[in-house]
Amino acid sequence: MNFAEFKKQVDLSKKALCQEVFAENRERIRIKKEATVVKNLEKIFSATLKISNKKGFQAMSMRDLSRETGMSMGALYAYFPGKEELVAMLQRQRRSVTQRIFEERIAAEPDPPKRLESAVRTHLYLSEAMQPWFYFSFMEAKNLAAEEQEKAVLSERYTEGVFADILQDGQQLGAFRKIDARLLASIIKSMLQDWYLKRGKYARRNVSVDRYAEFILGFIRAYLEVKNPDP
Amino acid sequence: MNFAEFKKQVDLSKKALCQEVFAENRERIRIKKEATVVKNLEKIFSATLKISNKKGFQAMSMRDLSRETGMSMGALYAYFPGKEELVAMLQRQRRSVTQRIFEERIAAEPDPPKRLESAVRTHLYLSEAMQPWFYFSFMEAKNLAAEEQEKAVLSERYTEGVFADILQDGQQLGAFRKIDARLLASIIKSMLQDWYLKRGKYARRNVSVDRYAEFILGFIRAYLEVKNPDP
DNA sequence: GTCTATATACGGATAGAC
DNA sequence: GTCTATCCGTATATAGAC
Repeated sequence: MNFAEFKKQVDLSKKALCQEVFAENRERIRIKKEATVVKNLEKIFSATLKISNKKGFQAMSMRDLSRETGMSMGALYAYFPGKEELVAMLQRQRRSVTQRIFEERIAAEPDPPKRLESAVRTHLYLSEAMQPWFYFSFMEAKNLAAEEQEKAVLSERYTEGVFADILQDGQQLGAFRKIDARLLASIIKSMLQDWYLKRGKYARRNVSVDRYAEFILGFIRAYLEVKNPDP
Repeated sequence: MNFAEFKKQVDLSKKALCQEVFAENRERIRIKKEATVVKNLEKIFSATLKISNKKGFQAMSMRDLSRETGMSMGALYAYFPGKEELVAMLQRQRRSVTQRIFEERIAAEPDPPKRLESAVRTHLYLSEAMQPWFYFSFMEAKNLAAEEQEKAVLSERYTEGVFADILQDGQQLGAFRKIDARLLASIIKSMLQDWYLKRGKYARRNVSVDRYAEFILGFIRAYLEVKNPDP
């Protein structure tokens, strides 16, 4: 599996999930033609991410959004009841795509070292394919409504727990040496986050997502290596 | 060196910080009595960080700040010309303190492995002593005026450069094995950032800054270890 | 479905009394 | 030095034409 193949899979999921969003919000969205809604929602979501990531969601005015999408303010309000609900729709949709793909791919690997690699790569590839959203989620979480904040915390905790479990399993099987699984899981997470938080920097240095993956996997493995194996 | 010793050696008292700000901004601040300015600036800065870190600087209204400080809007505007300048004063002051301390302490260590440890610990201890400001700086940088953004980028690049230099020196002296110094420096930075970005999480788990320092130093050293030394 | 025009509220900033 | 009252721009959101 390389990143190019991975990306195709995600794009398919995005469109499918956009249709789900439409189905879920049929009452709140005034427009009734599915094709129109899906097309315009994608435009609205990506414009929201673009503007918010530049100057902050709170600072993004509906006029900014109107300019960026090429739609009037009146038209925009036909797709969502307000700014809060717009972001709620966006968050729900993206979160469910990422979570589903992440779960699917790590469940496929029973061996801890391989599961670790799969989890690291999948997380990096997901954040590469949807970098603006990952960045947005991290930077804006604390500024959103309480309900959204809770979901963000839960999602963070879940991901970290997945890594901690893999590390613990590997320890028990003797594949990894004895370490503080929880602390290492946190550190791994911070390295994964760095990829999407500092995306521009890595691009300028010509560091690809695959090279980054190799590097941090090497870093983690050096630490997990079973020292002084019985001769 | 541990955090307790660090705090004794370095005077990071808010009072001292505010005296410097007063000296630097004598013309812009309408109030002339130093004791009053220092007392109120302290209140204003800490309220700014508190509110901004909760809901974002942009979302913090002057009325919020008025409520939190117990001062009227009119009084607030006697201490700074506007919201932009308030944050500029705060940033300039904190940035110069942290940079100065960071430089002083790593310059004192000539040996790369020791300089590495000193740089890691100093950065962690600084961010522990001024966590609200470090958090604020990271989260708000992109939402501030262009000039402030540039300074934030330069400061980031500088810190990362310091780590890269230490790693390269250590390689040339044979103290570290051959690695990609720049990429490792980035990764180290991301682990340092995790400390102040996820401060609450670590506090809940009873992970102290000293334990965190030990952990990431062990992590980094495992990777840098010279493998298969000549027998 | 999409537009323009507008109601209404809230934000930053200032004037001038005390 | 600090307060209250207020100006004025801009924000969200809606009404109603096309």
